[in-house]
Amino acid sequence: MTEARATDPRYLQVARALRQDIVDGIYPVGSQLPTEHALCERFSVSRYTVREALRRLREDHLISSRPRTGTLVVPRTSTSSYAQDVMSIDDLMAFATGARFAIHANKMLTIDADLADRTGLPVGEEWLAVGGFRQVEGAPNPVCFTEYYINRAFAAVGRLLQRHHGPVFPLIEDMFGRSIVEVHQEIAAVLMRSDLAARLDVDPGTAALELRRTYKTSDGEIAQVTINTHPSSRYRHSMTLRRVEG
Amino acid sequence: MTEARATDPRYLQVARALRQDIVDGIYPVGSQLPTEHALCERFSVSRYTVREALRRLREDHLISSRPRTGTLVVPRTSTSSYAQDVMSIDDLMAFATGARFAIHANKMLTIDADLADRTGLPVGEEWLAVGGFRQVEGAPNPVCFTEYYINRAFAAVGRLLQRHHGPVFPLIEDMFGRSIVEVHQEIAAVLMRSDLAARLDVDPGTAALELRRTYKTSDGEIAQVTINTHPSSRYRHSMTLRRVEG
DNA sequence: GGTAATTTGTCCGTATGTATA
DNA sequence: ATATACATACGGACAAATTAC
Repeated sequence: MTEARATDPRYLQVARALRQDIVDGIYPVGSQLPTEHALCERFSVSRYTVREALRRLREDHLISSRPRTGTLVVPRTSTSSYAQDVMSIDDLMAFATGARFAIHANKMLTIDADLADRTGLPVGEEWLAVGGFRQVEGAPNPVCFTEYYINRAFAAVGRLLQRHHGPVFPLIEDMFGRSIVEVHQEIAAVLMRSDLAARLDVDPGTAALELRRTYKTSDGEIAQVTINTHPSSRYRHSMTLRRVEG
Repeated sequence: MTEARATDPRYLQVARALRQDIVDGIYPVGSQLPTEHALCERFSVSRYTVREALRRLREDHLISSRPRTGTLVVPRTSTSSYAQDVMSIDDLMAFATGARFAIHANKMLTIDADLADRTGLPVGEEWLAVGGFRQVEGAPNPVCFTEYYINRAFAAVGRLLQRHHGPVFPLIEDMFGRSIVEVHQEIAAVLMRSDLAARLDVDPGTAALELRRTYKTSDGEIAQVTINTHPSSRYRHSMTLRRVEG
């Protein structure tokens, strides 16, 4: 049960009791809740306490109060309007902060079948490819291997990457004035490639997390594709979704 | 404009004035706001009115109050102004739709050190554990192994799981009237456990994607933890983030 | 290191406003 | 017109715990 801890403030105890009554159908959806005055008497508390309790239930969208008409038990919102969730971009770039990027390769190349499969880009197109290991200050080994594939229209940012910290797409936005409006992310579990295993100092055949992000401009054009390969021992992808008003 | 309509309630006028002072730097980020008592005197209103005003500013994450230490002006989270990203809950539950859940185990258990590590729950607590394989119509093999760990306060939903399709947390919301307001998700790459490998019909030692989701109520209480283990060959985690106005 | 002042959180009783049924 | 019921508002009080002395 939802224990009613005696130590909890009164308004929480009242909120709990009313919540229970609502889910038990004592106050069915669509019905009026008793007036605040009546609830004061029932729980032997002041109007302040009742109103704090009702405020909690309102925040949970269990009830809806309107002046002079009373307080209504409302149906739970349907799944469609159910939830919009926000993820902070911090999560998206968390791994990048404070990490140094040691460039390993930086050249134009043509997408072949293998790369097309890994990046989702069309075979035959020319893209700027930049690869390197991401190093955290003080740590002995790189945290991940990163590949950037940058649309040739924005290839000029390639020269800036050496001195740049953090995510690359703001560079594109600054240099070309094109906004990145959509990021598509795919995460897969793979086995560590043997050539990377050595450089990352893990055993080949261990698990690795492969993150692929595709950055699209408002035109729907793909500006950049990034692939990060993390040894599973050093990385968990983490994010928090919070429900916002709908 | 933020016109101070004389008809507005006093607490809104106070909130507006304080908001203006904060953006004007009169109360810089990191500084203490005057005490509630001081604000009562400044605006010649009661403490009730000041507290209602501060409540509005808190809801906007402009300030943060802590008992006995006062009220602090907090920095606007870079994330909220920078980019907020929307992910539909469809993505979150996409995997579940159309899949049948074959329950394999359903019992109360005590969290031991190993489970604590895997779930993030405290050692020693009792949780309802439900495990099973998720099966898609027509496919020969299960798509993943799913473990639910459900707060004993909500363990009553366990009986409904047999006949239930789709995500579990709406059940909790309906039965107990508690909203899930936050979902934390962690994704890691692991090697397939041998006992699961047989049931999922993949080789042991292949890569697997482990998704852990923690569902929190508005009280900050953890209602449920879900762990999904997907063979890498059958699953990529995919989502799209769209930038919205800050 | 104990003590007093401070500050938010909680709670009460009371009163007025306001628009509806 | 009147009673109703939520919204707003005041003043007073104690609790708990951090902070300063």
